[in-house]
Amino acid sequence: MAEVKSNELMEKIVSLCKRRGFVFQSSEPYGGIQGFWDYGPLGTELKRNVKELWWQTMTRFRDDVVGLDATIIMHPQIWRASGHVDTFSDPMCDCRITKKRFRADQVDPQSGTAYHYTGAVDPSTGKSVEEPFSVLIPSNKPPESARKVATQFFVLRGLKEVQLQGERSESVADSIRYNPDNGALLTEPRPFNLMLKTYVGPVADEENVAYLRPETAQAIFVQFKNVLDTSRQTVPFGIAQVGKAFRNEVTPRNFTFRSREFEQMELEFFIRPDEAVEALAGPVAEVSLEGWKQEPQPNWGWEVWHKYWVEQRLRFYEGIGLSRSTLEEYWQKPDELAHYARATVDILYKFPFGTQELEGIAARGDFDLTQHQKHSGKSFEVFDEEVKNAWAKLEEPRKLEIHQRTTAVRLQALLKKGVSASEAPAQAEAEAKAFFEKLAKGHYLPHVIEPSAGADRLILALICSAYEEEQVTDEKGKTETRVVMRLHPRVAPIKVGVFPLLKNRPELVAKALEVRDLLRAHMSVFYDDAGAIGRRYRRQDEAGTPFGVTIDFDTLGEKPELKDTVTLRHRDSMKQERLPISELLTRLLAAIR
RNA sequence: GCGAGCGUAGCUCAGCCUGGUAGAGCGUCACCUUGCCAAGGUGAAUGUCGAGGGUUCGAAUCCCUUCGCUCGCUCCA
Repeated sequence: MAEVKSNELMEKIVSLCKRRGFVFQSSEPYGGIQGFWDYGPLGTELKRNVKELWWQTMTRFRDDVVGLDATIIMHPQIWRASGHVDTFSDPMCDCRITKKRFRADQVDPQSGTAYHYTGAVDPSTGKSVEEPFSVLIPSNKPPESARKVATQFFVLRGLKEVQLQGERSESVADSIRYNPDNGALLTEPRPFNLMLKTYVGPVADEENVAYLRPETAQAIFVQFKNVLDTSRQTVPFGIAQVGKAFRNEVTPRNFTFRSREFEQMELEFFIRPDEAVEALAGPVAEVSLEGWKQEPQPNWGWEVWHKYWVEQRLRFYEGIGLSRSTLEEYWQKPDELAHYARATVDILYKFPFGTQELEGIAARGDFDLTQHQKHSGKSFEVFDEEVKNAWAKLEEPRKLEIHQRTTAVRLQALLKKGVSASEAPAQAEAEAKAFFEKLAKGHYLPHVIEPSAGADRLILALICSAYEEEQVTDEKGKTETRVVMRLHPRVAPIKVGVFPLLKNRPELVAKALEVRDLLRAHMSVFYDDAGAIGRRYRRQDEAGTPFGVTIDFDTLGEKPELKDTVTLRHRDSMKQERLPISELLTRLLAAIR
């Protein structure tokens, strides 16, 4: 029941998006193209506002974050270094009978007796199927059970009666080629690469393969040194980027939620490794003290920084109209973490089709810079004079203590990675030694906290959250449904509608146009003189316009004391107030900031 | 990629079973009207019935293929 309702709600939202010009299907006259969406006039304004607010919040209002705008196509080696070429393609295979899909490398290994068939014929019609098929059954089971499964298979191939051909059996151990549920032979594994490929240069051969970026983050890592060298920033600092990314999703679904072309808003915030923080400021701050809700402090290690960014991001969402009650924080469990992450928090929104991810805030350690250093052969280390000096001043026992703790952590990591217990201690010690030799000179690879948000997902969340059907009763006692988009004034595509009360009175129209021109320079304004005033208000309700300004006869001076005043109508409450035109701009600007 | 369902005007949908050549409501546009919350009047536009092919004298309707949407499987940095 709840599901039906949420589907209906989603359909209404999709329908409104099209009707009012928020979102269109891409390439519509050609039948559309799966996983691609266009923004119409209102959607475009909404998206611009959201990206602009993100940019302001993340960069302009801070001293410690700068911007980058990198290309979508980059050197293909980058995607080897980042791990996308390998981990972004999963071999898949299907059960030939039930069509169930498996990750080819994650099928439970099966042992038993395999029965192979070369095909089957239908004795009643003489029809034959030449396709070979195999079934694996436990060795203690009779061949009949294998034949039963094989019969199913050939029935699906169009035979009514099945006479199996060329049966032969062999024993098989630990095979991942058979469906654990029914023993049926799986299809050959097929690779699924989730990166979109293209060719650079006129010749489309393997030498010239390039990829459309599946995330904007890697460009930031790759340009990290250039930004550091030119921006007069020092660690800790961040690089922000907004831009398109592309993923060849298996199943684009849920309207714009999972698209193949989408826009990301990403920050890579580079911090000192905990050892450097400790040398500089003493023991790293504890997360539990809630200091991360304040301004950044020198004694913050990666965990506090991580919490800090989670909090910052939640505040951002609240600031544009997504209340905390519609959001969820999900701390990924250790076994769910991606290969690069130390900790990841997902910020989820309760969409009508389910609670889904809006943003992931990952603590990536120094994984990415290490990878690019390795693959490019160039150094990504920073020189940090403060750390060098601080380390030099540290007492020997403290140095030793920090060193030992780091060695222990590295040892655990190595063991977890599968390095043998005999080799791991020496390797951990060697790694720690190399690290501290560099640290003593002020050299290290920064660690990274990555808040990575999906712009299109956020737009969708804002639209879903804003959509409301309200029962309104007029003075005559008639009840009707008002559809209103309660978009936060900050993000609303149109900030104010300007209406002459009547359009057949030239004086009203002239005055209204004057008001429009006054406001236009400062915000997006929509002028409308068509139909009854109530209809114009309601039309703007569906567009999410927070304010309406109406010019009437009092504006013109019918009642002298009201001359040059207008009606300001509020979308959410439908309340009206009277105020002088001279105060209008100040009032509206305050409300939309 | 597989399975199921769906695709008719801008939107919501009827017509399809039982082929005869397309409709409703809302919306849109113009003019009039309208003295503050969508339903007044007059007039107008709009559909290759998702696309292609087949059967037929004739296809929105029956058959095949294809594309898109929804759900499930699967996947999801």
